[in-house]
Amino acid sequence: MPSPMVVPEQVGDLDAVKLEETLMETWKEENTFQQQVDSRRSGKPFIFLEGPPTANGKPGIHHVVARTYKDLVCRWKAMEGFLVERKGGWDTHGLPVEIEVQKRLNLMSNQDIVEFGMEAFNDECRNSVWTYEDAWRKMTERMAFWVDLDEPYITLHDDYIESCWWALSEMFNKKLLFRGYKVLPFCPQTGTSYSTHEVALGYKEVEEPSVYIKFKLKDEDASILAWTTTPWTLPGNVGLAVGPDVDYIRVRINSEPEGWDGRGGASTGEELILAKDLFKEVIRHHCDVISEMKGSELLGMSYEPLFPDAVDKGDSSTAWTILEADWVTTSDGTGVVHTAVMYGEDDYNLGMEVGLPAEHTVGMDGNFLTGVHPELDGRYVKDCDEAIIDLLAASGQLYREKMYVHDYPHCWRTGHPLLYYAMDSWFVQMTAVKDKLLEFNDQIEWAPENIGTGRFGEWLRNVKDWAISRERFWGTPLPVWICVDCGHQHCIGSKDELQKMMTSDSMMPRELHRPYVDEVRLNCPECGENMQREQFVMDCWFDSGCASFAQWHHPFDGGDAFEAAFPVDYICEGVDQTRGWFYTLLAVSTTVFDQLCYKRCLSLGLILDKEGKKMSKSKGNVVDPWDHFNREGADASRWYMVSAGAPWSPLKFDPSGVRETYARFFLTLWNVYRFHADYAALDKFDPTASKMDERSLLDRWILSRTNGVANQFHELLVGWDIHKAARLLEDFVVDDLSNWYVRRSRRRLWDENESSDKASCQHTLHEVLTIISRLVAPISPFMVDSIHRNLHGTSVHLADWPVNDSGSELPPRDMVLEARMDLVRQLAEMGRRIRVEAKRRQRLPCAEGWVVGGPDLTQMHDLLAEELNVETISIEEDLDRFQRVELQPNRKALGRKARQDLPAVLEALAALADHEVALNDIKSGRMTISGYLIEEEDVEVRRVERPGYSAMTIEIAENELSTDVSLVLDMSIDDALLSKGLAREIIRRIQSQRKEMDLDMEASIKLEVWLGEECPELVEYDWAHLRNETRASHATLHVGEGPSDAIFFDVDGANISFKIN
RNA sequence: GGGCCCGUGGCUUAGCCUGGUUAGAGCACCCGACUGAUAAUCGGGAGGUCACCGGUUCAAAUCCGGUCGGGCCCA
Repeated sequence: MPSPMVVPEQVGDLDAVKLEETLMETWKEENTFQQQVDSRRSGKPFIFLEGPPTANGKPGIHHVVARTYKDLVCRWKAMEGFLVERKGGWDTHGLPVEIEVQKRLNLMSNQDIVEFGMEAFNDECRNSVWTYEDAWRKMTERMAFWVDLDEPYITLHDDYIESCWWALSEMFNKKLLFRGYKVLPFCPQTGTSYSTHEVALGYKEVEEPSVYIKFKLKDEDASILAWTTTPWTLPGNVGLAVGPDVDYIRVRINSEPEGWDGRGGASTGEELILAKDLFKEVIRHHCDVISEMKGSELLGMSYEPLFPDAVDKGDSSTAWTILEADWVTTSDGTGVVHTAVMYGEDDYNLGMEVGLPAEHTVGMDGNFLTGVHPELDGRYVKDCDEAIIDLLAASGQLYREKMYVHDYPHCWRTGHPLLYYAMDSWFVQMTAVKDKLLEFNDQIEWAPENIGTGRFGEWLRNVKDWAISRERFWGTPLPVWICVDCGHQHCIGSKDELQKMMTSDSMMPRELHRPYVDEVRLNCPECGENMQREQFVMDCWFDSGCASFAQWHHPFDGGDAFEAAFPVDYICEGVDQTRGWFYTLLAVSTTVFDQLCYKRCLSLGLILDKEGKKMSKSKGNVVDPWDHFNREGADASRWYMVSAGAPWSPLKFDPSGVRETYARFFLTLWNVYRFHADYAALDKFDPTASKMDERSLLDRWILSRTNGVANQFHELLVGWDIHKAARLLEDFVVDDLSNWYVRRSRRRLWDENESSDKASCQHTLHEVLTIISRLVAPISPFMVDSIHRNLHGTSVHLADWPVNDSGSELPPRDMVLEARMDLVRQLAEMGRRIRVEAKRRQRLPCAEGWVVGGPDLTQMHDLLAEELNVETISIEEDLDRFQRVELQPNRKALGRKARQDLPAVLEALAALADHEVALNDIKSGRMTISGYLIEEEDVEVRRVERPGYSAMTIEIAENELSTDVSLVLDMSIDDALLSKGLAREIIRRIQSQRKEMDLDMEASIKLEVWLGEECPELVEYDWAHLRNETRASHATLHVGEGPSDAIFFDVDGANISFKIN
């Protein structure tokens, strides 16, 4: 790790917010982001594609989460040496933008917009898109998402639109684009169709007439019964759908019913067909069942049209026949579904499948078309329910009418019921490339995997043709022109082409938006007549689906930028984008390039509030990211979000979790750093000059652990287990580095003289902090940059990733040492527990301790002795001096052997009187229980301390075998120990007094101590130690009671007092 | 209605793929210790029908089926 000589500066208390804000300035001045990109120019590219947000909404915490995952992968890859360019993007078209403007300007209908002026309206839309751009910029900068917002791609730019046009023309040329119908909820009053989101706004419970209609079969003396809640669709009826496996019955009316409500009825002898399960609910007459049949037996039968003049049969062979549909159920109705092709989605799909005539009986104004029926022509459909029922009753085709209560969607603006209506629409024939989509999907690395196989794969297996046109104003105009004379269709793929084909009296549009583009006419290449544009805009998902190439203005501009950046390596968005952006990217790349679009996709879970509820403005549970940016900082916010759970799990955002992350991880790391930096500054530590002989065991241990953690961290990132990586590193910093290494090393740096040991500690901290800084940097980029700059003089974001194939960046690994240190730490914990159980004060030393069993820890005995306040630690080999043997059953082994007899065997084992003898029997193969030979592998041997000893035993794994290690402490007390303990008690009190007096760490004091009569003797050696520890330049020791202004306390009943000057 | 994900002490979670000691941790709480060691640390305590029901098995938090609840996407 070569670096110029940099002497760290002293650092003060942590003020995370100030630190981050200062660094933001530094990054801006240095242009650190650009430096990071530029420094990797020679590297292999790693392509990231930013999913463009819409700036007409305020950024929320969920955007911060998504941007954190985008950012951390990019930063990590850049540190690994890849060239990672990050172009920002803005999504600027679409219905939400229009609705926002419509609400503001109170424009209720498409007609209102036209009257307001399309040009003015689109200007409003264009402006509204940037309402929150500044908020987005500020958030992006504050959270340290490094992305180029100065040259972003913007979907409303002509260049971007031109690329979209090109893509669509490619599809057109491949004959993948066609005009058809799409059934949508439609409001005739406003002239608008609605998205599901808008439909959800307007559900109302209504009571409406529903009718059972008799459809007279042509070749049978019987009628088939169907049911509908929308009588106005009946003139459009062209088919009846039955379930092929549903049971139907044919019944004959044999007598009148007892009572009858409303119109309709049937005469004796009439025969009716309907689903068997619904017979009782529907039929009011007394009947004889004539026969039963499956739906499949009814298929193909013809029936008389209800309104013979309403629809022209054309060349359809299936009109007015019985058809098969697997979605027919017997949950309500008659098990026979009336099918009006233009007024229901299922109806339309079925109609296209079997070739029913697709003809409207209703106009866009919601009124019946002329020629449907003299009584209905020109009337608003919802006003015709009564008239239609009367007509059917009069012709004997009505069986029953019944009022029906249900939730039905209404226009959220006008309150009128929406009509499901087949709208003119342009489609991309995705069904033609389904196999390709599935093939490419298999090549994408999904995180989590189940998105690819599950949600996304499922969607692709059921792929439908993509309706890409919208009858709207603000969007990429559909570049399809149709000849007014011969009907020839042409799709424009560039501005040049537009210019070449336009009529001499047309002007090049000032921008590629409505209304300018609408005015352009083309010369028809077939007949020479004028061509007119189809007045649609495109689905805004088409825009963003083109992002991978349109961001470079491919194929018109950008040179090799596109070729080098396709397919992209990494995209990352919320799971709600599965059928959105994830799909449209693949849909476009498959149809245009016959390639996949992205190689890796991280699909993020939803952000919920801490109760697991969705965050929404109305619930008031939305978390404002700035609350945390301004309190715990962006580092802690980012780290919390990443470590709280797997990226793809829903994140319950708990504000106190951010606090906890700050206190536990960042504050700890800061204090470790401060500990190093302060002494390094004091000692003018030079990391380039080695003044140490050999690293201590403790140093080699933490370096080895650092190596292990770094490698593991890296592997976890590779496997997308980012949360596990973060937790690993956090635990390492808190437990290993701070609570063990630094705690055990404090005294080493207190030494004011130059020493090899001190140098070794400083070099070690320098190295470990460097590696940690670099590992943390992608996830939380601020504090570690401050650390890295102070240690090296350079930004951590320009540094190399510490883990690489050669492993050269990392200190050596020593597994044996790690295992032993781990054991020592366990022994230290055991020792503290032993003391608590034996009620022995921590400050009263023990004369001796023994380690029994396990590996040779001689080198660490001093460390352990200091930790446990024990005079000497030694090895004892005679286990039996402290312990006895106890056998525990190995259920896994015994279960395999004894199976159902296991309980009996366990009972017998538990009842063994002498485990020592039993163990010997087992070893020599002489132990049989219930006929099963008990072998060594069937039991686990435990060593339990004999009563009367203060000892504990743990089991450790060594060389794949388990062995027991015990710690035993000598609990006896003598004068020497009492003196030492007393000294420690006094030192502790004086130190805390010094702290209270806010004395400088180096300040000397004058000290007077009075020991009461009952006090144990304080020997000179311990007194000297006391003076030294408390920095007492002058000290006097008295026997007796101290003056009233001294500080008094007592130890085991002895009075002690002291005074500091 | 279909698809996918989730359900473990008050909260956040590990473990589940590959069944086997007393379900492990952190926060919060209580008791104690320790501290020139930071908003720290250590020991102990209390707190769990592992959503529910059934199945497989000698043995289920773990595997299978179902139910309920939550969430998302699509109808």
